[in-house]
Amino acid sequence: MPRSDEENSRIRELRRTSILDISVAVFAKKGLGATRIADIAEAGDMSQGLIYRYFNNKEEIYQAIIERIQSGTDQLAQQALQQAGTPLEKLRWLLEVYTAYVWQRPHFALLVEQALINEAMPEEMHAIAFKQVDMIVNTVHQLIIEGQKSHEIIEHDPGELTAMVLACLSGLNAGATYIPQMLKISGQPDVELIVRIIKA
Amino acid sequence: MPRSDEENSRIRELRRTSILDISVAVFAKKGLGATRIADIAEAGDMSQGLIYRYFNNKEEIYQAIIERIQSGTDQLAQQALQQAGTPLEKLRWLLEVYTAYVWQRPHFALLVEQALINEAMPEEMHAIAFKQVDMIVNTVHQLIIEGQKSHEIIEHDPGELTAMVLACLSGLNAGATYIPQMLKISGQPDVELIVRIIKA
Amino acid sequence: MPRSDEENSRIRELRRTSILDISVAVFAKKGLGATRIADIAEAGDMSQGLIYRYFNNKEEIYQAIIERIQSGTDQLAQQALQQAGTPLEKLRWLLEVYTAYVWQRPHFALLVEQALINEAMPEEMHAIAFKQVDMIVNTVHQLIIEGQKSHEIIEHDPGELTAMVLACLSGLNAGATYIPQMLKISGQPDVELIVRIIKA
Amino acid sequence: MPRSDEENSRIRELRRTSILDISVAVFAKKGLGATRIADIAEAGDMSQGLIYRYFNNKEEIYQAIIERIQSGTDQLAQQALQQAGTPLEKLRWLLEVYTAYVWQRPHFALLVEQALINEAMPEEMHAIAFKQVDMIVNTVHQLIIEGQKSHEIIEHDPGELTAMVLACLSGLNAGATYIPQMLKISGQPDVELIVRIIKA
DNA sequence: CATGAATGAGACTTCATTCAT
DNA sequence: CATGAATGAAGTCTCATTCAT
Repeated sequence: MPRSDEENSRIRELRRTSILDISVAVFAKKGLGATRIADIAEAGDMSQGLIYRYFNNKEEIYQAIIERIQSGTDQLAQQALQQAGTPLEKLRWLLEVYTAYVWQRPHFALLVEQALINEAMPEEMHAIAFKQVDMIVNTVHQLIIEGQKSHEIIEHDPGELTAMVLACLSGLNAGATYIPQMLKISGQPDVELIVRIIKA
Repeated sequence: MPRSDEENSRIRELRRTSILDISVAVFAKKGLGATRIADIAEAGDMSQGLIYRYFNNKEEIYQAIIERIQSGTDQLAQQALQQAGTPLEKLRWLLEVYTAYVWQRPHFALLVEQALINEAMPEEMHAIAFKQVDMIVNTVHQLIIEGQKSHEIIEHDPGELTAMVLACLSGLNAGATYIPQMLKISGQPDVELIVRIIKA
Repeated sequence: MPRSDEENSRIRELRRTSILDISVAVFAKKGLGATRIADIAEAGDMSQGLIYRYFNNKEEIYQAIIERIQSGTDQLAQQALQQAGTPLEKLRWLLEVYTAYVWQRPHFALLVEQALINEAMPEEMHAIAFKQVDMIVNTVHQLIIEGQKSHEIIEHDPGELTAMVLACLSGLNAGATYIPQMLKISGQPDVELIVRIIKA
Repeated sequence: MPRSDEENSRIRELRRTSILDISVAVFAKKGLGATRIADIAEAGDMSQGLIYRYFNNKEEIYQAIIERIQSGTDQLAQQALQQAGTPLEKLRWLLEVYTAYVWQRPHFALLVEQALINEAMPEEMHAIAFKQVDMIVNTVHQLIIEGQKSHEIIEHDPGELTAMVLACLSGLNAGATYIPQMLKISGQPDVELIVRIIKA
């Protein structure tokens, strides 16, 4: 007697998710190019062939991951704008939540960064990643401009302030992932330090 | 008529340097794994075979680049400590020079970061890159501690301050390289903004 | 309530036949090597696993088809010899019936031809197909010799005449299957034209 | 000192030709689908990788072969029309030359037939092969119509006569290649037998 | 009886590296 | 010193076949 259809689609869904979860870790360690399908299969203790029943190739796996991350980023940016409080308070909220998010899943942001950076990535992946980063950049940029109007944030080229704040975030992320022991820190960094860059 | 020995070794030196210069750009775009020897040969308009007369394999090229960068970093760190002035002034000098350096050769720091990050890198490369970053980290860390003693720098876990300052630098670098147009900035960022993080 | 045994074996027989029927079309299009079990399953709207409950592997399906065709060929050859009339009349009858048969099931002869031709075929299949073709060749050959004795058929190397007649049949078959529109014909070809080759 | 450019391109040309020559035999035996690159490499006593320096994939090799054959076919058809003599004499010339050609290189026509038949072939290949066969079909068709006007050729649907003549050729070819011993013939078949089909 | 998820062997393809010239 | 044809070891991907349900 065959498995029921629901049973089958549940199994497929679980397997698909599991492949993505496993791949996040592997891609983060090696990057898209240096990751072999064999690595993912081994990490997930499954056959290589199985992976191809769910994804047509490596790139497709990577893309599925990026897309899954994206929805989270979109929400985050939107919620920040909808927070109660002054622009600076909204920005602080964004930094806080984003830092916490990244600190717990350091791999995610790195995969997006790779998608952005790596020239070997298919164009479509670039586009998805770009859109994602752009959303955060624009949100921060907008909040900084508003904060300057309300004199919470220093007078300075808002583009440069945005770049600096985001550089901190991204740099922290990279550092936290790869060289925590080198960075002489323990625990999630204090967002208030970043705020010092821009606070009036 | 055979070339003279000096002539030959001069040619060899030029060629070697040229291979390294070309490789920096190629590695920065694709990373070690995704870069093919053919890519380098093509970028330098030379045969693949020629490259093997100067380096035994791909990794050796990468390593030569990292080592070449290293000497610059070492000097920089040393010079910072030898600057006249207060600890904060020394730190400011370091940030200034380092930012300028990176701004003009954005690829260099990225290659070091890759060497640090990428698990596919041979262990030796990790070590070299680690040593390099460690030197900067330690220098900044030391200056921050000294600055706290002289009350130029805020009371705060010095490890965390170090992490934050370096995160800015590394994040700026990545951003500057890959997404300058996205970052709404033009020209080298203002180091004074980073100093705001730590200034008492 | 379990199905009765007869019911079961009836279902099995139907299914087996259906798999063979479907496979004929698929094999004819792609050949043994390029046909995937998945293709057959899809064409028959059944699962891949099911096919393996009836046949142990791809080759076995192919072989079952060839064997099924064989019995028809055997009968045809025998009946031709037993027809009333002169040798040429017997031959004409054979050509007529064979052409009609092929015209209606163009795939059959092609599968036999493939079995004969394709080096990737297992030896056993070669043997079966060879035996089949050989029977037709010998029958035609024999009738031609007899026809020459009765002066209905021209004096000429009987082997060559046989080859020519059969070449017509096989060529017509291939053409009819694949390029009918190219061949500018409509309807079953006129056997009398083939007879012209040999008629005294 | 590097090889001279001419030397290199001579080597490349030789190698390319050699790969094509070898592939003809292998493809003819197994067909496109069942032929592995490894088969060709082995038959030519070269590495698999080398083949990919000359052709991007199996299909490209096949196509190169078909195209090489095409030029020969084109010429043949044209020359037939330009022969001196009556339409039937032209046709006889065509059959003669074509039979001789095929008899000496039996694989060629088979590869074209495969390209026409096999559904797994890329569309482009179909087109090339179709064009080739179409040229011969049209030439024969035209000569038959002219021959009917001059009463050298029997009154009968010219399409059907064309089909029959070409069926003979193609059938002979297939037979000659695969089952010569079965066909009880020795030496090239007598074209005059085919002519009997159509001669008034 | 029937299904489709899963496996594993083997084919295709790429590329670092060698070597004759 | 320099070239590019050639190799061979991986890696990517496909598909016949198995097996739990």
